[in-house]
Amino acid sequence: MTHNPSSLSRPSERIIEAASRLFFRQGYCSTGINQIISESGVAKASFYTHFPSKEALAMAWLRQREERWIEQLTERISQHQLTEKRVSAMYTMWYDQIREEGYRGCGFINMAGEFSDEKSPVRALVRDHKERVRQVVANNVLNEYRPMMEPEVFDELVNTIYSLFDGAIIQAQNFMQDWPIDSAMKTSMKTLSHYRSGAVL
Amino acid sequence: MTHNPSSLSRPSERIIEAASRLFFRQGYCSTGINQIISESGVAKASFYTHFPSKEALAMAWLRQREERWIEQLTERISQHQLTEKRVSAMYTMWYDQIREEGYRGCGFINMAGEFSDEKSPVRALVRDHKERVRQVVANNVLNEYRPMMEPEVFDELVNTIYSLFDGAIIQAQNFMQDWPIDSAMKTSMKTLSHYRSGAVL
DNA sequence: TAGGTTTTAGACAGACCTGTCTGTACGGAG
DNA sequence: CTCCGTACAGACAGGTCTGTCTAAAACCTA
Repeated sequence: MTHNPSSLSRPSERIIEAASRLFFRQGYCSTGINQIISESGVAKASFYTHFPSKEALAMAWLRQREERWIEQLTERISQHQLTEKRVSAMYTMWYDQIREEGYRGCGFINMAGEFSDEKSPVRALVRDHKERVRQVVANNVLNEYRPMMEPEVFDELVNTIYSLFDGAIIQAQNFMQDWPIDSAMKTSMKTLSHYRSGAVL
Repeated sequence: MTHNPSSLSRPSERIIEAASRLFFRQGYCSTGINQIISESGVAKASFYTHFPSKEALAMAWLRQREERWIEQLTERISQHQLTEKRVSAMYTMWYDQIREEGYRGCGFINMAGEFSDEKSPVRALVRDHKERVRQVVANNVLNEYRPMMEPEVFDELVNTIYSLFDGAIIQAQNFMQDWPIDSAMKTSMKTLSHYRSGAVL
């Protein structure tokens, strides 16, 4: 072993690790293959034996991020029984992500923004991810509310809570401040109690 | 006059017109100078006499878009007296933009996503634009509510309505559907009546 | 130790990028 | 008509990009 800057043994892991950092921080277009192989300490030929193209690497990274992200979200949610606490746990995830990765917003949305063709597999993956988050809101967060209201009203509530949650991170990214997340959480709580009290529509 | 595909006389106008279309549809990185000059029917030398760089063109476009956008928003709002109608008018603007330009989301946010350096003038312009939208919400849309509540409560309401409005377009872009806008508008209305009834916090 | 697989470094091709430069054509003002 | 500012076409430079290729070195297993 001649050179191992990131202390990860397998090249493919080092590549994804570097791609994760660079794609997230700099964006897809602004990050070159040469920078990725340089920072992961991998030869260019090795890169192309593991990944057929730059876009394939992006897909691999997004798939890994999706898996870990959903896993972490559901894990955080499952630690609480009260619906309000579960909603709160979702927002804590945004806070923690900001503390960890800075105000870089949602890696999926940022990525989708660089692929203007809506038929691109990257766009499809991002859509699937967001749909899955919405499903988590419906099935893992608000499930307790489901029998309390008509299905269409429940769907409306799910869409609202999901939109508030997901819109918050983009605002925080733009302003580089926390207040959009605070604001979204407060509105989520109010919306929740509003629906619970039966004063819907 | 040898060639005038866009029927606009002055070259700088044709350039900005082409840039507007291409930057908005394809993104900044994916749009080359050569495509812009080709589609605007302008010589490369002419381009560089009017704009010192590609980024300067992007700035010029964003400034124009900002001006027209705020102008249109305030104009639409001013046509109504009731606060609820004014909020509704904001969302009508999103609907109309989607009908006109497709599900391409917010041109400012998309642009900001391609400039990872938060000190970039493009990022500053986008932040200023969003702050200005928030000011419009405070001064032109919700102004009637201001004397009804404490200043910090009013600010909270402004942030909520603004975040709902601005988050909706990103969701609509991702899903290529209208429902996030419907959802945000409904939540805005409920939030409004909630605050109005005095049942805040 | 032997053999086959993986990784290494880096040159290279071909395309594309921004921005500069040369030279020509046109059109209005004096 | 002459002059001058503006726009034209397009070659060109210098750099960057992705992806391919060569050939040697390292590694693992038998």
